[in-house]
Amino acid sequence: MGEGPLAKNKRDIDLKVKQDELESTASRLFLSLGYDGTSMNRIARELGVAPNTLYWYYASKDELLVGVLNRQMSQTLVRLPTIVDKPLKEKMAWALREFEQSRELVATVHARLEQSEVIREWHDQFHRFVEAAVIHTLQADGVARERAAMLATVGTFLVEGLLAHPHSESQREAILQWFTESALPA
Amino acid sequence: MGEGPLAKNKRDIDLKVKQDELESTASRLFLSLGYDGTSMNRIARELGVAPNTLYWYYASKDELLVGVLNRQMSQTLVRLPTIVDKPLKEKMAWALREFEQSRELVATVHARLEQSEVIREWHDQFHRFVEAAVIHTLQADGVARERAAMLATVGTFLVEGLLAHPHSESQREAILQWFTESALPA
DNA sequence: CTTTGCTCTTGAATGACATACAAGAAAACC
DNA sequence: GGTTTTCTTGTATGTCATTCAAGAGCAAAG
Repeated sequence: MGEGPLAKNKRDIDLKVKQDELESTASRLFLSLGYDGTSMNRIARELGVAPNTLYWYYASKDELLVGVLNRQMSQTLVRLPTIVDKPLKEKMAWALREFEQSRELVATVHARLEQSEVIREWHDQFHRFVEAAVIHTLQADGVARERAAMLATVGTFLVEGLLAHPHSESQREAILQWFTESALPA
Repeated sequence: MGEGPLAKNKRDIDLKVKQDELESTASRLFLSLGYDGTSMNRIARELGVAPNTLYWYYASKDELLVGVLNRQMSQTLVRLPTIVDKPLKEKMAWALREFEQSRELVATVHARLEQSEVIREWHDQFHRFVEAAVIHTLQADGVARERAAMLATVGTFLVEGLLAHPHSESQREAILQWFTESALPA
């Protein structure tokens, strides 16, 4: 009973390793050249494989993007514990710093929502996750659930807005300051 | 001195008429099929012309999009006077209703910011215009300039967030209510 | 009336792109 | 060692935005 499953596991591991390699390269290119600016051809060339090889691992470029997004998010999750007990304002500033490198991908995800089922699923799941986390935080600060849900949405929109639009450090500071003190009056 | 300029005017008028026809068709298709979902070929077919004819009027698909955006905006500007003296909350609700049809184009604009110079210029100009208008409104309500600028940015981000993400009527109501009463304490 | 020049349209091509298909190489399994 | 399964590739397809050079229509100039 050992061999069959064991061998299968080994294969699965190799698969994950290879996928990780692909996603690492794709991630680097997506972040530097943008999603549209990065062709499957280019990714394959960078990896030293034929372009259609990628399609054995991912059904489409969008699915590859989802892989890259999950990769980014899991890296962010590793750093999450460092700020769990900081105040709301610092949490938001941290989130902004985290996603700033992926700024372009955030816009890409929103633009592809209507055209790609997989992207839409990932996006919805991501938002559910983030909102749940923020709501939890706010409730811990004594905010009622209904209100916490609304404020979580607002906070998310503000972070997305700041990511999408260039702004000065003082602008960011002013917005976060105003939001957090309006949301959590002392 | 009459003939030369007169003839030239006539031509210019024809040009505008033709552009308006193009933009009307392009607008309809962009709104129903999305920017990426609408090929230049498709637009041309709908108009009964050869695809490359469009390139006599616009240097690129992005410039055609800019034409469509300006068209939409000028239609919105016509309706602007109907709400100038309404309270902030109603103004925001009106803006949401105005841009709701163009929801998909808003996402497209943001996604193409990095790739298209013309789109970026249009986007920046649009934001400058909107923010100036909102700041003016807030100042009229007695908000200090610095603070009005910050609130205008926040308001813009909220509208964009609501446009980009599906939500219920009560969610929208709650967010606008909270924002306006936090921004303008009675 | 004819020639010249301008505005507009088109046929045909180009190169990039995401992706499909079927055949082959390599490795795992029996 | 032969068979099946996993992975890779060569080759092709269809779509797309865009280009280019050649033309048609028409106004102005001679």
